[in-house]
Amino acid sequence: MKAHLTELLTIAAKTIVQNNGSLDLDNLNFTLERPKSAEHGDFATNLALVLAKPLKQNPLAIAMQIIEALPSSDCIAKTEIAGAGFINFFLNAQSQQAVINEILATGPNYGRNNIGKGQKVQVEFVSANPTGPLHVGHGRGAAVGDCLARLLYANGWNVTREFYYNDAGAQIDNLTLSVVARCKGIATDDASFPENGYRGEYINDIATAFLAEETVVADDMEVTASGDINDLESMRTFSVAYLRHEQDLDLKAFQIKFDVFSLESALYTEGKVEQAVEALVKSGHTYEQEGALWLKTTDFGDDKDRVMRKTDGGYTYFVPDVAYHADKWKRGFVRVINEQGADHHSTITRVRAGLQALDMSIPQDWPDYVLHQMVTVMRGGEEVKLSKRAGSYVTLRDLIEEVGCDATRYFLAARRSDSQLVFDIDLARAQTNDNPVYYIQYAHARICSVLNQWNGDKAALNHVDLSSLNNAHETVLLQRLSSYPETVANAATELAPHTLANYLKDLASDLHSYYNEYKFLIDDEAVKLARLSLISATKQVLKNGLDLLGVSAPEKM
RNA sequence: GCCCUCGUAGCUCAGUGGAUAGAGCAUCCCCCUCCUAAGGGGAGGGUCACACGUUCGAUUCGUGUCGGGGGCACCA
Repeated sequence: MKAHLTELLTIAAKTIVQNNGSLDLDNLNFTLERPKSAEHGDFATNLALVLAKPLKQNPLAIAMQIIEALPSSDCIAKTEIAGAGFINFFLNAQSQQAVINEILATGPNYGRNNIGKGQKVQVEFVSANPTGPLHVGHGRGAAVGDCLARLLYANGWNVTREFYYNDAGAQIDNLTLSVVARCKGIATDDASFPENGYRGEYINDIATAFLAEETVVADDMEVTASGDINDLESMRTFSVAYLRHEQDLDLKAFQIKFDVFSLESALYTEGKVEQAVEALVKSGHTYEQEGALWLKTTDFGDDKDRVMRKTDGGYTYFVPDVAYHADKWKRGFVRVINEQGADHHSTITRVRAGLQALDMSIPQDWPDYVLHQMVTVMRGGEEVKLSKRAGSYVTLRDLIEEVGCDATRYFLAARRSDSQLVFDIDLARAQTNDNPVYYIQYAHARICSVLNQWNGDKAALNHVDLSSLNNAHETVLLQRLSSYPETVANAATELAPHTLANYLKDLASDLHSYYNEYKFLIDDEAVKLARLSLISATKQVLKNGLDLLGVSAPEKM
């Protein structure tokens, strides 16, 4: 429909321009949008406003000429000029109602498209260090990342979800030393406890399990503790496996599944870090200074050069990161989206610089990044800072256990990721209309309830006379339903899952208003079937949208 | 000091180069003999942080100032 109207407008614009001398039409950036208010029709264009300047004419006069020159169309019931020179289009009722049949015919596929053309995209998210349970910040990354993955899939991309473990750095040493200290019975507030050690209760659990020579399984690995306090290597591998197992449980509770888990340690053992370093040296973008090896990241927009290999021979953290991303490129991902906390934003320039230095024909702005800001958790009007298990932060699992998976996912994905987020536990727990999750789910459940009470042939709803659907509530609902595919497409191209959450809230609101104003199970058979058909389509779109958020769509509440 | 990001109603947040800047909560007033009131309708509440610029038009874009957060190590 949008393409159809755009074509009509382009034809009209050409006619007008010919009447007014020559003008470059290709650079004309007019928009055709859905107006905020239903009073302004189904679509509105600013074409006349855009043409005003080059044609040196009053926008209103141009708008009249455009309407004059507009080819006739069966879909358009009315056009009007409004405001400063907008042209509003009102579709005829039949064109508006047609979306119902489209939704009922395509079902779960309504809203999907093939923009991605089956190309490979990787979404890397969570990527927590195996040094503790996942906290609420990881939860935000998990909710946003998983929703992005679902959105990209719905847009025709071939999606891989990946989790990267930094299991090889100094933080793992800290973890190991912390467990050693606990095995020896050193208290966390004792002076001899490692200064940068981890102090959560879970360290105790690891120490106890290690001494008991337990076995832990984490996705692809199985490790049995030696129980020997002096066996640092066993302590390290056991601790990492133990915490990866914990994080697996956290992810399971959040109903998130990854396709690939990558280990930083594997980049070393497989020689990929060395390969990357050699390639960088060969590229000529490195130099030795003061006993260290430097990468000239300033060649690629960084504000200072960065050390690659320290004087002690170890690599700085971004080197394996570059090797990792070079590997992603080799694996054929034309697009990679890294979802991470905003506190890591300084890595973006370095990773991209490193990839450019490798001279592998990687685009300058590859990979994409989606950064999320901090989450603060509130309960009873006060900030919650501590968790028993982790000590210094609120764990994801605590949150899920307290407010449920659906509410947690919704709240963490429903905000722009670059805004700081306040997670109100009381609100997320509320089983009232205050809570947007229940508000949306309730709309779905209400429809299910009506359809069940009707108890007719639901499949037949795809072939009913819809001509009675023309009151204000129905018009608004039809417009909302027909804009769902654009919402899905935009949320993916903008990498902004929260826009989908907002859409669903609006759709639920439209449904509740309608529900309150009209009855569906009425004697007039034709009107009844038409209305049931409309709410049935609404139910489908609510379900499709909630699926993309990873939130359930209950039939009863 | 430099860089990134945010600043919109009392609170939590949407939104946009254009039409009267929206929603929920909170406050106040209405609506169940009726398909789930986990709902609906209405009222009040705004210098879109501030200033200057670009534009026919700026809350949106640019520059600067102020404020919150983050980043600026041979830490990760």
